[in-house]
Amino acid sequence: MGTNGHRLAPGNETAARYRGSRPTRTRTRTREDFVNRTHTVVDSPYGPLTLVATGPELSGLYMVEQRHRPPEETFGAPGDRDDAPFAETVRQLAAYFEGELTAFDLPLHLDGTPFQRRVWAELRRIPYGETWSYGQLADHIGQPTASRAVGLANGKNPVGIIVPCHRVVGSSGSLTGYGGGLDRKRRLLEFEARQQLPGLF
DNA sequence: GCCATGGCTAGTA
DNA sequence: CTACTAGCCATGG
Repeated sequence: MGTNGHRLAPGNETAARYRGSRPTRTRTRTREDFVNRTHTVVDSPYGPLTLVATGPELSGLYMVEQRHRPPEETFGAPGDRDDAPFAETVRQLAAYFEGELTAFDLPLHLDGTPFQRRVWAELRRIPYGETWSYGQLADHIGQPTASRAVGLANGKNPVGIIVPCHRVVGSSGSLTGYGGGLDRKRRLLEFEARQQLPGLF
């Protein structure tokens, strides 16, 4: 059983106690989350990927040497590859790397501040093979001047590749940054762009 | 609250 | 193209 799929309500009375102060987190990480956490590691064209689950939902995907990668001891016990969400995640990742899947459909469990969660939700709306600038993403979440903060939230994305933070670039098209390194970002974008092109060659 | 820190951006030189 | 400036903003210490 565990924590059924229900999300904690965002309601938070103390949020606006101070003018413009940080809106306290909506989803405190509970002890239950931690206990429910399991992980497994799969190979990929981008190196080993550590998949982390919280209950039956995917809560993390980290590459090796990724910035902001949480310490191993937070990944929980080794999980069964045949259990949810690993089986389906592995299946969809494989299809993605084959160029056959352009949109992931998986139950995600994203722990973060309200702002981060909005950014991550919006990331999932960037079409496969396209890129937005940090400013454009900021526009989409109704905070047109928060491009810089969007970049920060991007870097904290706990589920790489599946939540496509690699599709965000500088306003002039430059790659600017990526938690997994600019090389991986470049490869991901080139790969997606290539799949978009009709049978070139 | 204060301050530093970034996957930003537009402007100037 | 680079270099520097001035705003911008969520976070964490």
